[in-house]
Amino acid sequence: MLQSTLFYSSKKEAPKDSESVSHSLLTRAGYIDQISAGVYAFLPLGLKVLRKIEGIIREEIEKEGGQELLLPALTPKENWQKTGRWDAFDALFKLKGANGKEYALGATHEEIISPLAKKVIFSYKDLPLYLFQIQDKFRNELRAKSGILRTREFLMKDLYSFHSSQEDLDSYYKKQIKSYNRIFSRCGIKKKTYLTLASGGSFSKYSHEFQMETEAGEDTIYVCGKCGIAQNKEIKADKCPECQNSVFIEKKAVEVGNIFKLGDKYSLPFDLKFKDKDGKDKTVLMGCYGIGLGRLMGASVEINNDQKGIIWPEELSPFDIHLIQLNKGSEAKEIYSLLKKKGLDVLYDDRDISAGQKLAEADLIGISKRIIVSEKTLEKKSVEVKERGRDRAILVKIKDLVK
RNA sequence: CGGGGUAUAGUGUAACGGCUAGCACGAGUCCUUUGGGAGGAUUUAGUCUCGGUUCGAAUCCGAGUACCCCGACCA
Repeated sequence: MLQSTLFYSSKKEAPKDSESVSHSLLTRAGYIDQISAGVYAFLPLGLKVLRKIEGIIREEIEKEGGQELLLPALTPKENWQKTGRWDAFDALFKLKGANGKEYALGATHEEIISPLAKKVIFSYKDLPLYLFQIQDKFRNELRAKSGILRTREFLMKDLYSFHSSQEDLDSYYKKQIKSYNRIFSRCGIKKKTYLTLASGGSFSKYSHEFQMETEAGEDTIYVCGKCGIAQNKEIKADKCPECQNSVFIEKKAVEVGNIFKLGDKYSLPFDLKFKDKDGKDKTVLMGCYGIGLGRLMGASVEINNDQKGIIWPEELSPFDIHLIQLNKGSEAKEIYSLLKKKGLDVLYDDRDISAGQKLAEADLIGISKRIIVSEKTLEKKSVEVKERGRDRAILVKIKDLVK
């Protein structure tokens, strides 16, 4: 990609109203643009990062047997009435279609996936089953805030699991905790993310949230000083439910993922049953597992940055390499072609502007690896290679670079 | 949804009720520059909307709209 044609414009100034670091940096570097309160456009750079996150999540979920599908955003009122959530779910966006038919924009998809699963699940042989999608969700939050950390429309991975027994649900649930840890590790936030006990487990006592420590977060968690498991303030148990320790560290955090054991909460209203080995009808048990992708992206920026800009973890970097030309010749262009032939995704700064501006923008954008071509490096038939997160740069011979 | 605040050019900002609404960045053209947001010349572009007060409104008043913050809410 030639940077001269990339759809973006970097800003020296942060948007007036930006409070969080991620909002400021992502806007300044041209990843996102606010359309209205809690509604954001993802520009080419931002979309590339979102796609990277999507790829990581898809890979980890499929590793544990998840099958991807795509459910509609437009969901009929009747389904929500069956669970009582047409009225109980305050944040539902409701709208009328032809002939006065009413819909909700999908805020979550238990009401859609459960009756769908009923069309396929008949026997214990059809279980377990793991279905997921990565799709836009709509929630009419009374108050959106902190850039892409809390929005009204957001890309979400929602996974639903279907089981024939409690043991099977428990075992898959544990596997998902590990999957989530791998996902957050690859997205560069594992070191600050805590497994957190939270309310809302309709079937089990607690649900689990994955809370990433940041001042930009809106949740308060108490991290157990002994076992490291956290609990959401909303629980406020005196003793750690895991290890009975009573010393906690209070932290502000943002919820980057959550998992629930739904049990029969949604299978009952939709009559989701299966025939067991002995031929008797039993209720399917469900779990659900969510991750907000945009929020995850914002969270990663929230902790992966410095004074100059974003420092993407390698797997989220919008491009593999930021190639920066500081000389007049055609060498950089040739190197660009060679890197592309090698299969690398390269952002090539071919613009005729000052070196300082190019370097400053490169730091702001935060691509994980930077290669500079200049008279200085060419004298040694080399280029300069530098990781965004490190101070040290090394000279690499051009012939070694492309072999 | 309760409370508070803000609205001036693409962005960030300045202007006592009174002169042609100023500055920086950006963008366009030309020249010079090119390893840390370059210099000169020149051009471009603005008072959220509607109404009111006033000789005169960016400024005061009212309504609307939008955005931000605090709280509540958040399967």
